[in-house]
Amino acid sequence: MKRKRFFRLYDTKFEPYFYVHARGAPGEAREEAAKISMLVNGESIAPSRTELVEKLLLGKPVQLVKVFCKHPTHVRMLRERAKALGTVYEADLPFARRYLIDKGLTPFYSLEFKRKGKEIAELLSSSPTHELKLRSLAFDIETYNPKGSPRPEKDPMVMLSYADEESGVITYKQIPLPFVKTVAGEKQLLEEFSRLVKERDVELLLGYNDVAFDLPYLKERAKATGASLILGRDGKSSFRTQSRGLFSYAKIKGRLHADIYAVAKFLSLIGALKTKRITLGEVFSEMFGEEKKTVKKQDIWRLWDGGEEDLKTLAEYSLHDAIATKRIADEVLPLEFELSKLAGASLQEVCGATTGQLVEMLLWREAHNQNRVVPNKPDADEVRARENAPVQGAYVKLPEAGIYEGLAVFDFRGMYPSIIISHNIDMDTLNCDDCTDAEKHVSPLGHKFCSKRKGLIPSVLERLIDERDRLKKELKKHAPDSAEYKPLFARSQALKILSNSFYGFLLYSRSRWYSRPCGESVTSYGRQYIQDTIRKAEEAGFHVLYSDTDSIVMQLSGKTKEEALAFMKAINAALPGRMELELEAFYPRGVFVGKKLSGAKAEVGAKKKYALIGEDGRIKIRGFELVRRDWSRVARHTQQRILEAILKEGSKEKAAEIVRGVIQDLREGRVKLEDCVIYTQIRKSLKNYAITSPEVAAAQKAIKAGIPVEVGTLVGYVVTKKGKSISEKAQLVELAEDYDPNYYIDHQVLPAVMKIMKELGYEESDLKGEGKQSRLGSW
DNA sequence: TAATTCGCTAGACCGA
DNA sequence: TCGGTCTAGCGAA
Repeated sequence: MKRKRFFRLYDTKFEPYFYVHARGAPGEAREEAAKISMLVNGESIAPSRTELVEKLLLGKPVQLVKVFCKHPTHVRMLRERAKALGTVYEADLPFARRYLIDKGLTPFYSLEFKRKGKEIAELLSSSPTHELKLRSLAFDIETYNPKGSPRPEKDPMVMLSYADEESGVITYKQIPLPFVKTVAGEKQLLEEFSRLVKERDVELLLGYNDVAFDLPYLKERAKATGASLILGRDGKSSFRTQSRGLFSYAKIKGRLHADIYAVAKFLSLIGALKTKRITLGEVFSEMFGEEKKTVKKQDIWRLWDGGEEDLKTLAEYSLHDAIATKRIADEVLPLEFELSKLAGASLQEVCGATTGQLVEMLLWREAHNQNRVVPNKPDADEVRARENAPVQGAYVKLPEAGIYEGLAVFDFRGMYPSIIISHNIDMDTLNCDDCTDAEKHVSPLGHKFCSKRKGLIPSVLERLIDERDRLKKELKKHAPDSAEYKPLFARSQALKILSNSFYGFLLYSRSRWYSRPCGESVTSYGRQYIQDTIRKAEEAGFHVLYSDTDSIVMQLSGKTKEEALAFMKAINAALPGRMELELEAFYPRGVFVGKKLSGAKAEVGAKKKYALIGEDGRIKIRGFELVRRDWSRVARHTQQRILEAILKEGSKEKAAEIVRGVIQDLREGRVKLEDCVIYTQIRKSLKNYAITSPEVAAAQKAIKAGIPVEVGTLVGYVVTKKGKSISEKAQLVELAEDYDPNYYIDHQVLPAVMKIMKELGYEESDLKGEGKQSRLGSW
């Protein structure tokens, strides 16, 4: 039997609908609903039929009127009239997803069905596809912009590069390189691309920021040159963009599309990608440790106007952009395929969707399967009320500054998800009628959750976590570089991302499943578990140095590792449900530092700031300046070196020498300018800042010099010698001619380093080489 | 127009 | 010129 992967099918029997929870008697409301009608452009619009159905609303069965519509667009119109009868539900779900949910269909699953002509007669089964190999093509364009910013209606496109197994460049100048194909002109270039997409029968088109740039540019140029740009499999359409909040995605008929920039942005948001900027070059070198060929955007037109060597440079650069996009895509798309399967939404919807959106997509599907009504989105007043009522979060124990030896770190595995599952925390199980008060789970704040009937969120979370546990076992059977490993790992990652997002979703002000009692119950249970564990550790004779949310750092205090593990076992024996304390690792040595003092207060320890060295010599660093991008490299690097000297070698003298050396280098101008750059993001419009901070001042000067700074720009600035305040001295690195050594000594290196050196008995003057190097007690 | 709270730190700003 | 307060960004979990 021949299997077709693309098939146009119709299901004309499926009707769009929404629900009404009537204020009055459901039977009467049904009759009223049937009579709804409105006139739109001379056409009378009315429900096709109505039904009474029983669904669960907040966990309790209710009778709802199900209003069927003749056309998807009628849902939006008729729901407004239906509001007179009661509360309208599920009237804001995109029709395509409504269909997938109701039919139990999932993207990337294979499907068996019976058909009559082009009509679906019967859906038989659907199952996950294993090896999913799509014919993909990455592309990138170069444009001729002598005036700086691109003007798509005027500035032509000069090159288009593409990459899959083979890669190449299409252009309209002769360039003697084997991968370059030369056509007659820009019009022919566009048509050659259309032909390429068709000929290769591309199933998945890939770009980097192409939804915002390349695709619209192609369309504009097709219009300007009279070229026909055909990307769709129907042989006539190009593409459409669908806007979704701040983001947009592209739809190409019969082909999938993924904007890898959106994927990179998502990965950056959840912390899986740690580049300063989300440019193709930075993402590429972060992932593969190789540099990408680069050409400055403003130089492209000059290279195009230049000689043969310039053209070669441009073509190579262009080619490499397409190849880089393809390689990044190969790396990140397995995760997106899994997210698409889990959330039950198309690849283009899922690429770049936030965790909140993914959770909502998944819950909507599961709510349907459990016959629950999906709650509505909150209105603006409700959103504001929620934002103004934050809940108490996690407990963080104050550490005492010092250098310690013989440490053990334990943490609760997936603490918040485990709490939600173990205590059945859900808006539907809150104050239920299914069990007695004595049987209920009672949170430390007194909220009561059902112990008999599982809620929507706990049931979904449990399924995700069970599957992830199974996958983790499965993963151990395969080598990390084997073909089997990659998709399994991607699925495990997708499950982790989703399950860690549920707690946030409970307290997210625009969430359909927002519940303050649920959210604050989760954190209150969390505080209770961790504080109980700390108390029991102390009772068992360990000294707990520090704790944050779900983890504790304790000193063995003369006890053995085995005794520490026995303690863990005892804790676990008393924990309910899925709650579990795990050993993170043993650490021979660790540093906790003091907080910066304000005024003459006594020294206190700093939370969220420590460094531990593992038995394997690896250092775990949290919160220090060296992990922060808004500190200069000279400060970060110096801090790192002294931490290593202290933790690895236990040598305070070496640490002191390092600091003295760097200070000398700064004084004598041996530190490179690029090591003095401080990166800070401009997060709002410049005029909205109440305070002119250094990065804002640098941005203002940059704009005057003709360098654009938009919202979201990461400004790299240097504190120069010229000016009085720091803001006056701050200049964009591109505009900076020198740096102020005193600033980098007193405001960067020393503050970063002194927090640690103080624990070793050093004073600032000991390192600046001014004062006496005295009274250095031993430790 | 799409997850949370807790916490540290800087530099500007402001009043005495 | 000082010390306190405020704004803002980024990181931990």
